[in-house]
Amino acid sequence: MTRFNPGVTMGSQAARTGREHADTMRGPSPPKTTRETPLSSSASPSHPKVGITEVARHAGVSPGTVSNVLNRPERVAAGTRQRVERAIAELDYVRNSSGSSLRSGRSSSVGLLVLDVTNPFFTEVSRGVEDEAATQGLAVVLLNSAEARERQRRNIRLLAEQRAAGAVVMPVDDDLSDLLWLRRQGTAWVALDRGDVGEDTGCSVSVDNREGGLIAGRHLIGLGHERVTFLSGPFSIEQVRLRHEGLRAAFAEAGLDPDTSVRLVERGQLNPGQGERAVDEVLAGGPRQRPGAVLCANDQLALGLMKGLGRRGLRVPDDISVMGYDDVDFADLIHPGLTTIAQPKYDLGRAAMRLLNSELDDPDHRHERLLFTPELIVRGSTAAHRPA
Amino acid sequence: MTRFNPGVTMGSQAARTGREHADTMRGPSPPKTTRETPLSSSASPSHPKVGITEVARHAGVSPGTVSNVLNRPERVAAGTRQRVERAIAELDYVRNSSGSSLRSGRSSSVGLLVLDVTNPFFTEVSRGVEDEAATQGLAVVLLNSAEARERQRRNIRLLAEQRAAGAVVMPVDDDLSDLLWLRRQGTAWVALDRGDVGEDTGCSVSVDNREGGLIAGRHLIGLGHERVTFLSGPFSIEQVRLRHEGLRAAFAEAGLDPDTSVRLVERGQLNPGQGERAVDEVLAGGPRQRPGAVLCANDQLALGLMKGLGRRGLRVPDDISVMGYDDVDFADLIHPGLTTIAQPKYDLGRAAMRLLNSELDDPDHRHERLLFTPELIVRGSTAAHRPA
DNA sequence: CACCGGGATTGAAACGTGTCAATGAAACCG
DNA sequence: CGGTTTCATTGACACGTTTCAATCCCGGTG
Repeated sequence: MTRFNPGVTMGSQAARTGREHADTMRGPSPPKTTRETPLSSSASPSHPKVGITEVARHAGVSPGTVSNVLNRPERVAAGTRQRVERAIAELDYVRNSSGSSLRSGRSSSVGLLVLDVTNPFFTEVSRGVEDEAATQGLAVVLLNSAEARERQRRNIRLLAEQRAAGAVVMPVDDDLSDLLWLRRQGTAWVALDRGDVGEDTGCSVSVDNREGGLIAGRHLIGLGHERVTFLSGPFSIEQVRLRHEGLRAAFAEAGLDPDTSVRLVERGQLNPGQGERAVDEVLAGGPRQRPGAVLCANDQLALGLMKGLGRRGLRVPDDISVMGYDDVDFADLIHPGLTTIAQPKYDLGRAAMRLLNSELDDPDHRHERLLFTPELIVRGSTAAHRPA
Repeated sequence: MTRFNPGVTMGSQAARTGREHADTMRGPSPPKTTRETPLSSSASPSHPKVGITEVARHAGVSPGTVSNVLNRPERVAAGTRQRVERAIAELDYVRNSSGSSLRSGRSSSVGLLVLDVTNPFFTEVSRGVEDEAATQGLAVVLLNSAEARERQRRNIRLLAEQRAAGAVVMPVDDDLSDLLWLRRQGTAWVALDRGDVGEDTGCSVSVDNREGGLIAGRHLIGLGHERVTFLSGPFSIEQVRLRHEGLRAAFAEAGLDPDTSVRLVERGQLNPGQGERAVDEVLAGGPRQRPGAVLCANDQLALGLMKGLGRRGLRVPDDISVMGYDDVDFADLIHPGLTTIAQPKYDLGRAAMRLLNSELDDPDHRHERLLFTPELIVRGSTAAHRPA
């Protein structure tokens, strides 16, 4: 394990990040390091083109039989099957999925179209989807919309071009027209965490977001808070709307006027940076007006907000209570632990994929709507209201 | 926005998560909700099969011309091009990438084979890769190895079957044989954060991990710590080994004996859970033996460790200093802020993809090795040593 | 011995695209 | 005006697979 001459050859135009790391690169380019055989694979030349036909020849059977061994092994006699399998191994044959899906009209991979890969919530969901897809031998390709309509559109296009078997989708907003187009193209999908797709549109799996807002509200009211702020993401996202609605419902239920009790602060995205920047608006109006508690649309927002509050010298939960939503991993790892609303993330993904499978296999499939129930997780970030 | 009858039909065998959420589902299945047209696309029947030939007919040209419009628009006269483009729009033609890559022998998507989607470090890297790939009109499919050799193998297989144009890869361990096989199959790749791939093997982009360990060590030594623990991930991962090595080198440099100054605690994975569970071992030997500072192989580990220390009633940095590695988003968001070693994540991904592009386009490409330099970020989690 | 049935295997025809040599048309030159 | 070059377009074929009707083989039955 020797140290080698660092061959840095990229100009600093490489940097396009938000944060600046451009200067972390080593100085100007030293001459390129070593030379190298062009590209021809070095070790074993590995038979350049082995197709199903080459395998067939080598095993003394017809291409059709090889195809059967690959796809319906039960239909081929044990003897020939073994012969073919040996040929496959010897030639190191690897199936060409382009040919396969060209002929069959559909590929064997499903898309997972996610709102934001950065959010740990989605990574958990994706585990569920992958596990269930593996069951059916389907490959999952993860596509990232980055909360941007245009990127979602590009990804949907990609799925159509690839003739994906299906997709699990978290739509960026209420406009489902691109998704409807995708379905007309013959690619089925299941909506995740978006309960408002009509049942004539497709299956959906979601968690009862209104209920989540409701139990969050009850928790805060139980602690004596009568003045809370909802730190919201974009209202174009259904989940956000419903959580807000549930929160207000909790106050109504307690005989308090939602309009005066819950204030709304809306941000454009659901990430920590937005949460941190929201702190001014949340605290606006001075200590007298300051809310006793903040329910965030998202753990990510909550995390950022807590950071911002710390900067301001405010202590959670002593000076102000903070709640998140999602119960991502780190909610339990920060200090104080984040009180939040848990969603069955893994099961969510798994259920969605299962529904998709049913739609793909079952010829007389009926669209379904699955609704999970959220759960309150109390940790250290919320405490009883202490009147100033 | 009406509320609907929740149609939960999954058995509780759905639950296979670590944490239990099985009981968060609504009670037993009520009868399925509404009925639904079978599957035939409802609204516009959308011409069932439009291919390049159908477009050609509609535009009064030959299929070859349509193909040219799609792939080398400059070679076709403006007039006909417009005619074809209109036909494409009118017929709502969408290209079939199976046919395309079957014919051309190579698909136009690249794989991004990641160690662990859960780790925010990788999600940042992936942004860089995606942005650079978009430049060349390449689609990125994200594949997750979950730090498991077998999953990596499956994913590599998948890339080969799909005749991916290339891949950006973070190998799970030192055994590169599967990757060499992939290259023999004709799929090029660039290794990310793994500097030890021979130059006859492929390009690599990495951050100087030994240097990172070194500056981390200097920082701690500068604070007066002479007894530190390295909370390590699996030593099969090169980055981990080098960071450890660098840390020891810092002590040697300061005239201290690394063997007595730095203790090693090794864990099987690089996630917060492992960090939290490592707390016993880190503190082993009682307060007298307790290290003044811990350098973690990873921010994730550090996060978990801090959590565990908190449980134990120890305060960071008063009782013990903690350092991470990576500078992921949350390092700046938790309290106290995590002192850590920053890597140019976005640029890393971008550089890797750029190298891959060069290998794909440039016929006489020479493998290259890019080495970025890490940077110390001091936050609140480290403080001067206070002798007990 | 002729016939039948059924399982195993074959052969050829698609699937939608990219490529390339060949063709046609138009522009240019002397 | 004939000859040559350039440019735009064409047609047909190949890519690797799946599918399905047709064929073959073999043992059992009347």
